[in-house]
Amino acid sequence: MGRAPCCDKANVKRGPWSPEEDATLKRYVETYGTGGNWIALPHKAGLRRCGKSCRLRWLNYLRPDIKHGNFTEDEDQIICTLYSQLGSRWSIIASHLPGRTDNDVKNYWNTKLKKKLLAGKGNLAGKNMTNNFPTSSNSDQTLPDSTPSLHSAPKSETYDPLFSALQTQISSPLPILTDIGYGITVNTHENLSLDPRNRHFIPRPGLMTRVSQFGASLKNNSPILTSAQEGSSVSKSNSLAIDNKDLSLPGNNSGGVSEDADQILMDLGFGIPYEYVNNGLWYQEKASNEVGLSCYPNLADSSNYADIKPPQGLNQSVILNNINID
DNA sequence: AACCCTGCCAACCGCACAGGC
DNA sequence: AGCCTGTGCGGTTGGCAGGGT
Repeated sequence: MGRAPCCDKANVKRGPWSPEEDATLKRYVETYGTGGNWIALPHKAGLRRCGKSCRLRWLNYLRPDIKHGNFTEDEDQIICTLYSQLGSRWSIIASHLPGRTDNDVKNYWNTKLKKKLLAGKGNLAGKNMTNNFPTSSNSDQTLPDSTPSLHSAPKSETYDPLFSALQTQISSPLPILTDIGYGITVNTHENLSLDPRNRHFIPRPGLMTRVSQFGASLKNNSPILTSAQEGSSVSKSNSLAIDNKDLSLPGNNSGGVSEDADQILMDLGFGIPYEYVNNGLWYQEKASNEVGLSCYPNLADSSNYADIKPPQGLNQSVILNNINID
């Protein structure tokens, strides 16, 4: 038995909001506030709408600080950068874009940015990205803070901020590190600080547990760690290493947050575009044994997640961006 | 002109969390 | 401790608009 609906669907209006409804809601909220209770608000305001619908309408459209209109290139790049690090955490991404809502960002990504990025994939190959991987060691490089640093790639006729953002993720020894393939590590601190205590591992949905368990893991400061430990030890040649002695499987009470940054799981967060996976460094194997694009689900086949396995012959050795996993 | 296709975006749905009781 | 309710979030859907045939 599911939970009771939040409202009586038979007696509430659905669908697009009329200007009159907008005016009523706006007037009420500006006069009385939400009262901390959206469910009761429509009744008080004289609206035949579900409270959730009112809340959504206010947050996404009526709020005075909402920014409508086209996204700028800077915003594009922020979205790409954060998406590459966080995945579809739209509310967090939107929080870095003043005046934009999570719905806006999500729609924009799904309808425009994703395609733009995909269209640029050919360019990615042409730019020989793998040769752009840095060779210098720099494990102290910092994350962008609350306003993600817009990497100052020189503008040129061919400059593409989306490409640049993606390239940054690939080529920089970012503290958002290398995915062993089972989840993502996110920085839970509002300003994406480097403090390892603010980084938590999120298992990939469908593989181990739902992402929403992430919240619970924050509360007890005990991130859910998964079979990423199959990666065993990692030799640290460029950025971070993982030490599986502190890893645990869900249900294993011995799990906990290591205070040592080198013991935090690593992740590129967004996975890697197919070119990088399939260029001899990595490949993926779907459950159906098809090689696929699942490491970048939103750019490929969003319905598939896959384990990442080292290519046969590499003997458990995965080399990515100067990170060796033995 | 009519139909079809595609893109876009507002709105909805369902789930999980948070907090009160 | 467990239940209940409100809230927040991400995924999905429905409908409109515009372009193409």
